[in-house]
Amino acid sequence: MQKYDPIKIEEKWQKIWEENQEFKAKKSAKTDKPVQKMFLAEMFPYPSGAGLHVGHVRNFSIVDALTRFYTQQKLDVLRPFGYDTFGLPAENYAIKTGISPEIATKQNIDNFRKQAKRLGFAIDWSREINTSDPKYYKWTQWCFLKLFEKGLAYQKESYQWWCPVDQTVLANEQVENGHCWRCGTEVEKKKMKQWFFKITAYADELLSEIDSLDWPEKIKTAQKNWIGRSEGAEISFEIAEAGGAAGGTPAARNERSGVSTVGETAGDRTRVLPNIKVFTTRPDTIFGATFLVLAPEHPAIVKIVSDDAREKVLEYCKNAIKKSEIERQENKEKTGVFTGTYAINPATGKKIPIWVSDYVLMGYGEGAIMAVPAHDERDFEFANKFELPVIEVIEKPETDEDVDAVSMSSGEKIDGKKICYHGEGKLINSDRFNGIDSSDAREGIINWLEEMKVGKSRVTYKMRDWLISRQRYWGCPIPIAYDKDGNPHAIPEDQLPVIHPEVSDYAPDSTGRSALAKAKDWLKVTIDGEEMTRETDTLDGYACSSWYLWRYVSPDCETAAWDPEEIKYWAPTDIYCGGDHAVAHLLYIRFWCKFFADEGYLPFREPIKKLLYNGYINAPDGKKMSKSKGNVIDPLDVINSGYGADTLRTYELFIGPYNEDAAWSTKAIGGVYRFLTRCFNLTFNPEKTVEAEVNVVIRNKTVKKVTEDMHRAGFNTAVAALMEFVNELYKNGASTEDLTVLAKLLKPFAPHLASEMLEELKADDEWPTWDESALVADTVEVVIQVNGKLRAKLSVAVDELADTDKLTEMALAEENVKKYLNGGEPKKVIIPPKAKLINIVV
RNA sequence: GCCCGAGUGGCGGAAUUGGUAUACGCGUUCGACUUAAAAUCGAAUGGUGAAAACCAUAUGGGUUCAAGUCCCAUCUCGGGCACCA
Repeated sequence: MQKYDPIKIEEKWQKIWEENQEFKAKKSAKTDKPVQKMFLAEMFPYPSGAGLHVGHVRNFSIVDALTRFYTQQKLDVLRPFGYDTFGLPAENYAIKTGISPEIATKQNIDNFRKQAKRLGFAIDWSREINTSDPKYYKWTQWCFLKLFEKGLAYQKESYQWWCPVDQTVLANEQVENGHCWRCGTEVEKKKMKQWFFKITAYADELLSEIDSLDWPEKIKTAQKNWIGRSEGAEISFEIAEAGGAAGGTPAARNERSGVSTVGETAGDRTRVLPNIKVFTTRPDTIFGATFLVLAPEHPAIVKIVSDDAREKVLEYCKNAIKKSEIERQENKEKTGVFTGTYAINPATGKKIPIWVSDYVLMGYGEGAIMAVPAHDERDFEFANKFELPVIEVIEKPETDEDVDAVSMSSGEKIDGKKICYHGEGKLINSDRFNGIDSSDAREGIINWLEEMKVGKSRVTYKMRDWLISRQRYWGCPIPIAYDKDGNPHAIPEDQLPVIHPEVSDYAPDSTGRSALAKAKDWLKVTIDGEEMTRETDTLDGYACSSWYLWRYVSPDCETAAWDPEEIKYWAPTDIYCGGDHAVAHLLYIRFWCKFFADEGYLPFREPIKKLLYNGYINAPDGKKMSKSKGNVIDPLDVINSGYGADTLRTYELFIGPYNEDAAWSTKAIGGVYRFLTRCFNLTFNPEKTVEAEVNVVIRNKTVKKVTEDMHRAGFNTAVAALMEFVNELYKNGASTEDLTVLAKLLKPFAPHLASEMLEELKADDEWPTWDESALVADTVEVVIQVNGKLRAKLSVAVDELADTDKLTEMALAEENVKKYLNGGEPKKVIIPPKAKLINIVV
């Protein structure tokens, strides 16, 4: 009696795989049949000091199961591995300990590699990449320069999210509910000159191609929401009057009495004033626009504000800009201030006041809106508070009264009519457009505004350009230098990579610049004979991961970021698996793909064909695992406790559907260990052997089930099918053929044990096929229903299945059926094809 | 507020095309082996009921010979976006 010893078996096979370089990607030389390639990858990990956690194991095990499945099917498989190593944890550690991030990173990588090998993953270890290796980031810098050459990497001074603890600027995607995604500190706004990638140039294509992707629906929706496309119009409002003449507080107070006082003739204009452009999705409501609102950051404010109002307005703007996003959101009450200046509504020719309020955002549209309080709840609220006029221009259809009564903001009424209706309806108070349905009027009104040269149709996006500057040391240095006038110049390609200088203190300097600024010699650089100063910002880590999938095809290439021949063969990535970065990373990598496709470097426009988005593994109590809660399960502990890697991997795939969160169960993993022990015993301690024919049905059924499950990533049900097969073999006894099939099907999940079994059985690991005709037994069970309820079961020979008359006769002869028929005739007998079921209607 | 996703035994979950609801695993109970325990093996296990049967897939309706699955409404939970004009 041999005992299943996973630790010993796993050690043996890991050594063999290492020596044979078993998983090295090979391009097949076969010419007789078209060989399919398969490029699989997980989202590469950030190698933390804590080592692999069970979440990594789940993620890697999914990719590993598929890697082995396709390898066993003799496809050309590429499954590389890498490390995403730039980032704050390593830098903070360096600041605290003085140990350089390179050294700490190297130690962490060594540990991760060792642990990944202990799990027996089928990784091509000759293709390991590390984003903080100069051989890698040389090409990250090259990518930056390509974008810079085309004007898609540019500098802009603007208000940016700033984390006061991490001392760095953050991208929109890295601000979660007004807090830093890393340290949780409340973020601030700071005006700085920053580098951006112009991702908005691809907004349309990023949006329109989403539907064609084989990605989970929730990721696609998240990306669509993020891009946030809105169709509407840009409308230009002329300034009616400069402050002094008719502005001031008393005039503003007069305005509150309503429509009657607006529409005075404009006073003398003493200055040339800019027009105010607004964006609206509802140009059909323009006749109801009774005031304009500018964002506090709007550059025109200082030019148009009246002298009387100037002090108050600038004070308001200053405070609003300083306020954090949280403070702005917490204060739900609308605030604002009148500029003392008026604009002309181009549709009505009437004078309307211009206000400033922080409910208008500078980053979207034009940073200015035309307020239509009758049909927009926010404008309505604002108008109520400051007693501004409300003009209804859309008549709510009476037919959908009930629906809209509910969606009304407050049920308040003016003149007995409900106000602030934001749906569609017939236009009123809209001059020549009266009577037209609002949805039909949009185009006509835009055309009319266009004829008057005051408006045009326009599309806007919520998505902003991608802020990539980071004031940190441990990132990819931006390959830029400034001349004495402060103009940016690309570091010439032959001077790449721009490598980190050695410093002794990794903390940012007092001005908020990264520690790179402390390396005085390094800062000096000569380009074309001119003395310049290097950029001290580094790139957002997401830049490094926006092209790594392509580096995998030729990780050692010294002449290009990726070898054109290799990329043509292997890319795009066929299956990509991860459980994070739904928007940021997966949007950025698509953006770079489209850019490099446009530049002729990539022969495809979407980088990832199929995306698998796996769920988290939570602690047994259902809560997130975290060091502070002390509920972390360490995968290496699980392995070393005697279960081994095969049990751990199989368990994590069996725990539930791969794309849903799951809670760790210390008990349930024992069931998987029992299952593997039974597989071992069937092979090494057989009690009886039987002919291959005995289990022919279940064997073929299992091959079919597992194969189909692998194609749809149904790992949990595939393991369940294998368990059923093993249970059956325990009952019936197993043939060599049964065991060979079992071992082959088991290999994607428990590769060490499966290899051990196949060696014993003297078999290769080629994926088995099933015989469809063998799936059908001689007799099948037919279910008899009366009025849809199960009343009896019949055993019917397969060749009699098609004989509906005979089946009906047999069914009606059943005692229990007779009981329900009560001597009468059935109204109807239904025998659906293929269903093995008869339904008798009485 | 808007947009996704999901609600099935004591628990994790299965049911892929409308056709036997609860596969597989955990747990529990009983039995075998053992001086005993563990391990292992076998059996049972949605609820009520002696049985026949009835009731069960968040709730209420509907379509259908037949609904976990399709349609309408409601509730709850999870996720994304959120003063985006």
